[in-house]
Amino acid sequence: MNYTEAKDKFISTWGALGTLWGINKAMAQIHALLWISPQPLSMEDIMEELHISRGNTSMNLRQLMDWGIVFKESKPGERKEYFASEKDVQELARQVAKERSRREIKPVIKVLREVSRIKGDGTKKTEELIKQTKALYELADNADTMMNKIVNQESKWLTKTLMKLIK
Amino acid sequence: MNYTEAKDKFISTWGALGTLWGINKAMAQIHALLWISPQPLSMEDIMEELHISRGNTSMNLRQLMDWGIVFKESKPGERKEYFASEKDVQELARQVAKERSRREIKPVIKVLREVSRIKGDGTKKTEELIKQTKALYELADNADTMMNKIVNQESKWLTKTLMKLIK
DNA sequence: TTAAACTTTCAATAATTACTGAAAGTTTAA
DNA sequence: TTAAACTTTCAGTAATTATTGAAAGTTTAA
Repeated sequence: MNYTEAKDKFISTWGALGTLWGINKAMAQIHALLWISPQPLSMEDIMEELHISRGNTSMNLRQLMDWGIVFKESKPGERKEYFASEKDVQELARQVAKERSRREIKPVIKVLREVSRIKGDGTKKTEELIKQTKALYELADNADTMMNKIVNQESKWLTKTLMKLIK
Repeated sequence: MNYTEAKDKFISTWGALGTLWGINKAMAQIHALLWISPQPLSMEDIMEELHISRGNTSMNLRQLMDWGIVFKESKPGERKEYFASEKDVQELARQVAKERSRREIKPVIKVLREVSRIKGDGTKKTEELIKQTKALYELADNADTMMNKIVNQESKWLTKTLMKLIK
């Protein structure tokens, strides 16, 4: 496998994974391209490499910036803007986890808490609703907390938690 | 919030979360409905409750069964088939993690390994491709392994790993 | 066997989501 | 200022994905 084959394989695989996880293909592919690019790229560069339109490129770059994993850079003396990816894999993971938690998981946890706290009325179906949504609430809340802690590299927390587990 | 409101809120929230994570709405909603149902439901029951067609119901129930989180049940003396959800939240998480890992993560890890192992040719762009995909490979591989271990409740592994971390 | 009761399949269609390209907007050098 | 160089927006269109419903398939009781 030569450079071009490897690059294309990486970009298309990353795009496909994105699609499977609810991220649009162009957005994932732009991210992949910037992730492996040694230098920042202009909009033209991206459009040309991925064969996508100016509008599409602009919209998805904005989203990537909203996610905090792509940054605008200006080269001195040039009018054009360049775009660069966050390059540190830990920071990438941290940022993605943080945003998915904030936008998608936390709101669901809130609903699960509300729903699981309705008053029981003695019927079986209400009991079951409460029991099952409560279980989901506890799982989601724990997983969310743990993920955020791990990804925030709060090693003190991790160590403390582990100590408790072992004792 | 009464029972019906809570039920509807849970089902629609679960459906919306599914959509965000690349799972179709009907599939997520059928799962939600069975998750809180005290007894197995027939196809008719599901169609009626969620206002979806027979074909849609049948196809999505099959997918849920493929994921290993919904099961067919037959009541003695009845021709009709009934469907029930896995009810244990740990087992649900275990199963979903296992399937997403197998179907989606493992194949991507394989590609990342291949791509990150191409021969360097001394150019900057090839070095960057190798470095960045290798970093992603290591992150994904570690995360996948850890998730599977945690979710498989391999507490021995967890304890050992934690001991190492603390020392 | 057969026919009623039920489930699955799949071609057609609807709904959703993504993408384009040109017009409008913005920035900056002169 | 203004006009060139660039980016953003968004209405229209394309592509993808989900859904329907009826025909085909399956199962079982008699």
